[in-house]
Amino acid sequence: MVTITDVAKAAGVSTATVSRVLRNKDAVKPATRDAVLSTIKELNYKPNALAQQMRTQETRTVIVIVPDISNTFFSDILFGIEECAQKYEYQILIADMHGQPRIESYYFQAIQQRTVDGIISLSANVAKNLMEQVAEEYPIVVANQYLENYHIPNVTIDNIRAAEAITEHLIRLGHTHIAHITSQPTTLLYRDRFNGYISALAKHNLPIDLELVRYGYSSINDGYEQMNVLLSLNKPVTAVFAAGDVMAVGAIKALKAAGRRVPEDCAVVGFDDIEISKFWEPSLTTVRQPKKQIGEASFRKLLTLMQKKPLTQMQEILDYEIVIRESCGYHLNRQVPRRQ
Amino acid sequence: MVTITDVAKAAGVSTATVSRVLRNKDAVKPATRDAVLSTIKELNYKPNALAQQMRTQETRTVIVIVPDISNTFFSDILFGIEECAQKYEYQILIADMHGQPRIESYYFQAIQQRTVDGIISLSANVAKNLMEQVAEEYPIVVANQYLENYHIPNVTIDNIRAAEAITEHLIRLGHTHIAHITSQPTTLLYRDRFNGYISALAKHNLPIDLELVRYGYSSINDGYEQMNVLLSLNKPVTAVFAAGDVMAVGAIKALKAAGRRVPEDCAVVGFDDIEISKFWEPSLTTVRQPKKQIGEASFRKLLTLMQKKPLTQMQEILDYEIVIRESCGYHLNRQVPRRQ
DNA sequence: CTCCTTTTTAAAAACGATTACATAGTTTCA
DNA sequence: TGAAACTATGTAATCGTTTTTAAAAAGGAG
Repeated sequence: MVTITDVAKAAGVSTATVSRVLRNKDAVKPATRDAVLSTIKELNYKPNALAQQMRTQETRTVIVIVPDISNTFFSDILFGIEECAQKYEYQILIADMHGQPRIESYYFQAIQQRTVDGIISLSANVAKNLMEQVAEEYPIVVANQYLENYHIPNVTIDNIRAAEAITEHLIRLGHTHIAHITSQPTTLLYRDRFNGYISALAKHNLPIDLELVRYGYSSINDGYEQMNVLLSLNKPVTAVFAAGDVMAVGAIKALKAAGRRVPEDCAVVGFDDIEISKFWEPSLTTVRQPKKQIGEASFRKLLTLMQKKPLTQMQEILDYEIVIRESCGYHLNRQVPRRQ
Repeated sequence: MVTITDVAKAAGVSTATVSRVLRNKDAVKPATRDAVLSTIKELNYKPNALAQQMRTQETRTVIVIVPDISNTFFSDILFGIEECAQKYEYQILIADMHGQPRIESYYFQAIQQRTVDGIISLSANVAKNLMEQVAEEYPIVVANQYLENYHIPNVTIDNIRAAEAITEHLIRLGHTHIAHITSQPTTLLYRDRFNGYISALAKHNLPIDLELVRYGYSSINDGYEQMNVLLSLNKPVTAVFAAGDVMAVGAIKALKAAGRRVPEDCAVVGFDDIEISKFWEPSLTTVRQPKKQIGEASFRKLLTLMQKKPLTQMQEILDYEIVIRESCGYHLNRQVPRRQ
């Protein structure tokens, strides 16, 4: 391992000078600079990043905690984060939770050990007091999710409104018995979508049947299973609002497996607009989240935090868009529900 | 920031003692240990990981370079790696290449700066000399991919055989005009699959038409587009072997869009067996790679490298499995190609 | 008690960089 | 010409740990 001292000796200068040409900051005579640079190349010297980071107290690294990287929804957000980070010469590292909340806690500890400069969490399942305590001292931004009553900067869309809007879309198409397949209600995100769903039903004086609300874990398979549960209820459901495209895809699969046509016999709508949604058959009507912008905005927020500048707004709400494709059956122009 | 010195002072011992209780190694009198532990808790002291890593010259972190995390094939491999790493108390970090080879190079530099203990690369597109030079000095394992003539440990399946096998499966079903949609031939992996495809054709004395071999970039969209190119050739193709499930999915979509039935008018088979393949319609006949095992095996290999133990075998070849589902039309029992 | 081992602990030297401060050498300008 | 102001470099302290070395304390045997 060749160190800065080796370079200094070989070049006949002090380590301070080598450091100066490395950092490219203070003045160094061109002749010495060249000499140093050539010995660096000659010895194939690579500065020890650990030592640098320890001395400067800065890692220029942020970690992004992702609930499940196999969901392309998250990788699209990541893309936005990465692109933005690159611009400001930050490195991003991805930590995959793989559904285990304790992994999130683990990385929250990590920042206290100074191994990264900031955290962007796309989850919010860490113990409240840990989150609170850490966020007080270190730069943290929560994206896509948020925490009730906690003063942690976050960027999301208005999930309540969006869920309400897409439910109303189904209502406008003539549906009166709309089921809801969602994920764990412990996450605010899903509670919001649930609330939007309920509020749309209420607004249009439709009956609310909580048996039609099914809870899974946002995987294709859970969408599939919960749809089967719905079918087994033998209720006159003509439309399903899934709180995520992944679950919507599973639900469609289950409907087809049961011999129901989508959207003719039962319409399905999702949430997120992930890549697969437009390729699926039928293509999925859904709420498009501005994934890349969510990523960018959250990195920007984190950056101001890391630079210790004042944050103008804690909460950033971005726009969503209802994307109408085949699965809602908008082209069927139904006025009356198919099944009673 | 509370440091070890603060703890030492508060507890009335030297930093050495604090370090000893931290590391839980050398003998410390129970009374002092307790005293130290309680002040640690009291001051909420977290050891600075950077300083530890610098002093011990060990980060217990390995980085995994992933070509594209939005492909679930890679996240399944990652899962295997993560699980294994956890067992040995290593932390894994994910670096997403997002298709840009320069990112791989970047992380190859990283290891030279001592910021991780090892690298597992699921890509192999870095400049040969860089790879060679780095691998000589640092622990590196290549998984899923490999490099010609380079002595870098790797774990894969036998891509040539697997491609040959699935092509033969199509041939046995009566197909004589089989197209191949693949990814960039600069990666050995795809050259292997191509070679397997060719060798199967040759073995059965089928004509080889290089116009039926189309190159994309392993995205759904590229599969879609290349399938359209194939269709526009107006050749009597009755089956397509896509060198990846993602492209196969795109190809099926294109066929359906063109009004062709799959598998009745054109069979499609893929490679990898990703999650979506069994949910797709028709479900995909494909080559199952032992994704989790690939992950585990590559971490194990890296571990022996990191522990500077001798490596028994450079190359580890795992078993694949042909998974027969709907998209190959095995149930059609065709003897003669549908179209002439 | 004394002497000899064995445990515990402290002091100080690393790890590999950066940077505040000091100093020597050069210019600038009255 | 000499003081002032820069410029370029070196010295040494520092970041927060671990670990080697050495010394002090404790325990045991005679």
